[in-house]
Parts: sequence; structure tokens; C-alpha cells
Amino acid sequence: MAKTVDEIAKLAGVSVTTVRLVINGQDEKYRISEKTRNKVKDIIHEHGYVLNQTARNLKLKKTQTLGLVVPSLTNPFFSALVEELERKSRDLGYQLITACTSDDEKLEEQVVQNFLSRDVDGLFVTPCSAERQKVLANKKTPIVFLDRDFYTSEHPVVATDNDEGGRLLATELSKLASELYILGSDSYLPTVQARIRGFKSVFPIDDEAILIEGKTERATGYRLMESLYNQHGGAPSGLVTISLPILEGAMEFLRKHYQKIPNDIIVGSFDDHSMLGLLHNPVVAVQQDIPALSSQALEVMQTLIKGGKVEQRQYLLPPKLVVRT
DNA sequence: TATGTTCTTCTATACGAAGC
DNA sequence: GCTTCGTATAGAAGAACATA
Repeated sequence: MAKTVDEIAKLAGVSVTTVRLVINGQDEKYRISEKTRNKVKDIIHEHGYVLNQTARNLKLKKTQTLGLVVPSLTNPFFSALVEELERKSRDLGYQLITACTSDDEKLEEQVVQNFLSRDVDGLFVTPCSAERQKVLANKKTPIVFLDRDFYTSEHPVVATDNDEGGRLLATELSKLASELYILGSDSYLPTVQARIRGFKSVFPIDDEAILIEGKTERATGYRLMESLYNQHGGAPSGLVTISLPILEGAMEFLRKHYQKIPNDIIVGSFDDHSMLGLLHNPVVAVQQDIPALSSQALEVMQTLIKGGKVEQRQYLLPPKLVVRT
């Protein structure tokens, strides 16, 4: 079993300070003799040494950990965001801990309290409601909101410009289709509202052609596509889905009903995924800039952790369009 | 030899929570 | 209220060396 600094010091016959200086590579700076340095290193080599993070956190009053609270990891956007944010956090010396809420207010409060009890240095949260964003703003720990802004707190928000995403998608699709239906979920979410608002500002669309219900999951997409099929008397010529899980469910219905996905349906998708390239259909997807989102979020977080003030309350990053025709 | 300077090593203390 | 856990760190003590 690895020894503590104190145990190593006793074995080497030196002080804990001397051991710590050797461990931290400051032995040359403080001119620790070569004999002492080698003795300490030999004992560490023989017995091992693992830094006790709990004790370090206790002393330094920081844990070098960041919490990330997202609705779901089955949504490819969030799983990609988590991976990118974790990688960038690690590069900065932080360990990222992630939890999912399923957009449940009680669960969100539970995981946030759990993170706070572990003294995370900061929290990234995709709040599940306007009330939750308001409540979280009262926490003392630095908080950066991701992806969603209900405008109920003064804390910084890093998100994609979804209005612009809607406009970009509508502009491109208007060249390819004359008839489009929108399938979506979670109508209360600002991201969903902005996407539809942006889209409608370029491509006027009747309210009857916008089907929204339930939560952001595959089963919802399946049900919505089934309703649209029944209402329309067949598959539509153009389809826009508000998120990837909804698209996945819609495609599942079509494949089940037709034995294959009719390749003449023009598909518009909010959020992109490499698997969309496997479809034979013309596909236009709005891609969120995940590297930029995570870099911006971490930059804001570092400023808050250092006790500084951020320049803006809201950081809206431009989306990109991926066209596969 | 006395004094001053530089460097090494040691000691005391604080941190938060649990157990006594 | 004291002790314990392991760590970081400020400040103290002591050693080694240079210079007058």
C-alpha cells in the first residue's frame, strides 16, 4: 500500500517538508542534497506514493473538480458536449463529474446538492426549467448555464444562437422543398422556441404543420411521425426535426412502415451527426460548434473561479450548416 | 573571531467532519 | 470540546560559508 508523506519522511529520516519538496520537483530550488533526494525517491519507488486529494482539498479549499449537469446523454449533442468539456477541463487540471437529470426538477436539485456537498469548484448546468435557473442562481458556487437561457438569472449563459440556426436551416431548405413539417418536443424550452422562431422568420409555416408534444426522446419522434403520417395520409415530402432523438424516432417509424426510409423525403435536422451521412435522403443539418461552446464555457468558468467578473451575461455562438444532398 | 548572508530543514498551524 | 485524518505553507531554527 502506498505511503503518506509523513510515512515516507519517517522512513527517510527527513521532514515532511523535504519529502514534499522532492515530490513537487522543488528540491533543486531549495538545494536539497543529492543524497537526501535520492533517499526519498528510492523510498517512494519502493513503497509508492498517492496524493491524498481529500486532505489537499481540505487544506486548499478547492477540489480541482467541476460538475456538469445535463438532461440526457442519449441525446448525441449532450454526449459530445460532455466529452469535449471533459477533455478541455482535464487539460486545465480539472476533473469533470457529470450527472443527468432527465429534465426532472427534483432530480436536478438532488444532483446539484450532491455536487455542492463534494465542494466542486464550479458547476455547468443545463437547467430544466425557468424556476430551476432562478433557484440555481442563488448558489454561492460559480455557475455557468449551458445551452438554455430562460432569462431568470443574471448568471452567465453559453449557448448556440438557435434563432440563427433556424434561419440558416430554413434558407437552405427553401431551395429544396416547398412543403415542410416540423416535429418537436418540450415546447417550453427556449432552444426549441428559438429554433422554430428563426425557421418561421424565413420559411412561413402554418401552425398545423408544427407538431410538438412530450419529451425529447426517440419514442416521442416515433409517435409524432405516426400522427403526421395519419394526418397527412402518407409520408411528407419535407421534414424538420427539432432534435436528434426526435429524428431517430421519426426515422424508426418510417423504416417500420415502409420497410425502408423513403429516400425522396427531404430532411432538416437541428443538431448534426455523422450517421446522417448514411441516409440516402437529402439532409441539411444545423451543427452546434461544440469545441467553441466548451472553450467559451470553460473560459467563463475560470474567470468566475478566480473571483473575476465576466464581460457578458450571454454568449451566443454561431451554428454551422452541414448540407448532404 | 564576529557578523552577515544564504540555504536547508523543521515545527506549528489550519482546513472540515466524524467520533469520542 | 478535543482529537484525528494528510496536506500545504509561513515562519523559525540551524548549518554552512564569506568577509572584514
